[in-house]
Amino acid sequence: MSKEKHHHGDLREALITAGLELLEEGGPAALTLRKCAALAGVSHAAPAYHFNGLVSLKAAIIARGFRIFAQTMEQHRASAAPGPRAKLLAICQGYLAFSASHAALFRFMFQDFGDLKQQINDSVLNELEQESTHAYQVLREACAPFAPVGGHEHSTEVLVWSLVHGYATLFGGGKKPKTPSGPVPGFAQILPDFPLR
Amino acid sequence: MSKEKHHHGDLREALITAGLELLEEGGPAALTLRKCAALAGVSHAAPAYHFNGLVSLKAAIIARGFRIFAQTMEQHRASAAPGPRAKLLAICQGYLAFSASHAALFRFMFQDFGDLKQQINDSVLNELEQESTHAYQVLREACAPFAPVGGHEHSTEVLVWSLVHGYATLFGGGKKPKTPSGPVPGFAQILPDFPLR
DNA sequence: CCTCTATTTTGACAGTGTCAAGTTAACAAC
DNA sequence: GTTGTTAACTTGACACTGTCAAAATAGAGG
Repeated sequence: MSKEKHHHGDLREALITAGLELLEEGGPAALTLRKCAALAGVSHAAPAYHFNGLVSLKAAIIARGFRIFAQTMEQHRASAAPGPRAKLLAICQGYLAFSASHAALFRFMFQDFGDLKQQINDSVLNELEQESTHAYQVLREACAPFAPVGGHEHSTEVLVWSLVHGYATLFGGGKKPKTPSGPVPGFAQILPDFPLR
Repeated sequence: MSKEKHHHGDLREALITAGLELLEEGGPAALTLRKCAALAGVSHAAPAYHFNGLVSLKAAIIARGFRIFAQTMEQHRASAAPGPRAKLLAICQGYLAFSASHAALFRFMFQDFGDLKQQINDSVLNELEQESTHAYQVLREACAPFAPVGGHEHSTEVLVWSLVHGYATLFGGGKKPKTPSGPVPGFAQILPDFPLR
């Protein structure tokens, strides 16, 4: 009742959906205000009312990405075997599954995350912070049962997050930036054996 | 004698330098063919003769980036204490130093690496492959003294590379995408203790 | 029916990459 | 020295982009 009434119905949502579609099909270069508007069936300047600019739309798309991201990890965790190690591995598999199935979105999210946060002043920033924090919490609580590495408090999650993110960026999604002159081992083989707390 | 003669002298080199400058100052959005041309003192269409398009110039800039990248790691290795572990740590510190001192270039390199390789057909692709492979070899030979993790042949370098790349992307350069609700431990504290081969 | 406000359209502007055609400069041959 | 010849660059145009201001439209409330 708040926004879904006038001409289009729910333009803001349609623009985000259109943006996700364009991103996956044509890469970051295809993510265009005018193309999003055309795909949603409105004129080229219509997005300006709902988003204060292109960066704002991008931020909203990234926020949506973090939501799907967290959901993917949670789904993998739900169908994991019992035990903290199995759950942590499942979270990481969800991490990698998202980076593979939404390759363009994944790269887009972490590429422009830092730059975008300083350019938006909208309520979109709140949404972005909320969704990304939630995604981080999912990974964080999977690391909680394990003892910190090297005595530092957050070292386990920093290690796991760095490891899985680097692996996803470099080797995920079938793209091999630089071939290690051989096949890449699976992630489960390089995840260190942590001592249980 | 091969290229440095006509009007400008060495326009190709000047364009790459201009691109690196624009990238560090104004981010990826400021890296523009016309701005590069203006900074080099030529007209807006001059780059089209040396590079077959924008993607080609970008690829050349990335290739240059990998050169600086490898040099940075080698410098850190040169001033490291003896012993394989100290050398590996020094390589990683070089990795992180480059990602911090050339933040925009670092992100740009790994963001568009995969996309660009499929869009260029020039000899620029050879240069890109050569420089990036060399950078990888530097890291690879630092991992060589250590036994593989989990029995897979390349698992040590994949682990180290993923770990340091993820750490650099997420926590490097003073940007904290999602604060782990506390200070981030140094990289040396999360690097696993590998057994020597 | 009238009014009022939220939403969208139209039109314009500067900036972008890219192409085609014209122009200039350097070198080789005579 | 004059004349080609070709590489290196300029000029001009085109379609496309984001953004802004002003106009138009729709839907609700009176």
